[in-house]
Amino acid sequence: MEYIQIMNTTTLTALAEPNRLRIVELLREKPYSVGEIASRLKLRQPQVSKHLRVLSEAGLVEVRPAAQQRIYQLQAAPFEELDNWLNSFKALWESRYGALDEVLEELKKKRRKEAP
Amino acid sequence: MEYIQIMNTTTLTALAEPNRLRIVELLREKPYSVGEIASRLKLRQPQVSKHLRVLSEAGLVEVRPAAQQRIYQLQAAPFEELDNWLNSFKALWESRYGALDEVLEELKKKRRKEAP
DNA sequence: ATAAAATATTCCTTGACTGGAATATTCACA
DNA sequence: TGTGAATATTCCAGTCAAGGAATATTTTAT
Repeated sequence: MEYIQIMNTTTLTALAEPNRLRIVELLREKPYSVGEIASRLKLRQPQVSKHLRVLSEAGLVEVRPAAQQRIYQLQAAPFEELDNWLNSFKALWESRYGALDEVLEELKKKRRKEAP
Repeated sequence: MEYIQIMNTTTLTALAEPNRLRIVELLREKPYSVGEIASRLKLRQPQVSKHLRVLSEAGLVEVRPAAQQRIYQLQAAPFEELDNWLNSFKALWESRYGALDEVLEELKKKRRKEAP
């Protein structure tokens, strides 16, 4: 029985938007409030809130209130998942991954067999 | 001088589409032709070709002709990049990542100072 | 040369997402 | 209670990307 690592697209979709990616990369440094994110990335506050909502629903960040501010912080889980998923591709660059050659060999054999 | 790992969105965008992700996960096993991908994933051939074009332009796959077939194969580079990028998040789950507490401390100090 | 197989491309329509602008909400504090 | 600061939400318009269907292209083999 083989185990196949499967990834869900919500994490990837959340990260695929340029400004959202910038937010994530900023938060990697440390948690920030909405206003700080907006000013540092030169984005308008409403857009930042909207992006943070997407990130939040994807589980990539979490909020904590501090007075009337909201401090957003990265969450480990989705990144861990993504990392695990990537591990199932490690063979691509860590070993030789010569499967293509095998396929080509197979094709040659098949054609020799069908039309000798 | 600090080094900040920055990710580009093209790889993520390419992977964020569900059917494209399925194709990538299939190709992880071994290279396949367009028709094989289509039948295994129960997708129509034109859509598979279109998705493969996106993956190709993102550098995630590469083609090789074999008769009138086209064999698609994963390419390591983008996955390696993504993996490197993820490494800059490892602190999230490998150490304690207590930065939030520091921020909250700072806030308290600031407010004490402003309105004692 | 012609036909068939495999793949790529084009056109069209539709749904989703993003930014902008305005407005609503929440919270602390005078 | 009312005001200001910080954040969230809503509505709108424009854009982009995906699937469907039809067609074009390429390669092989007769």
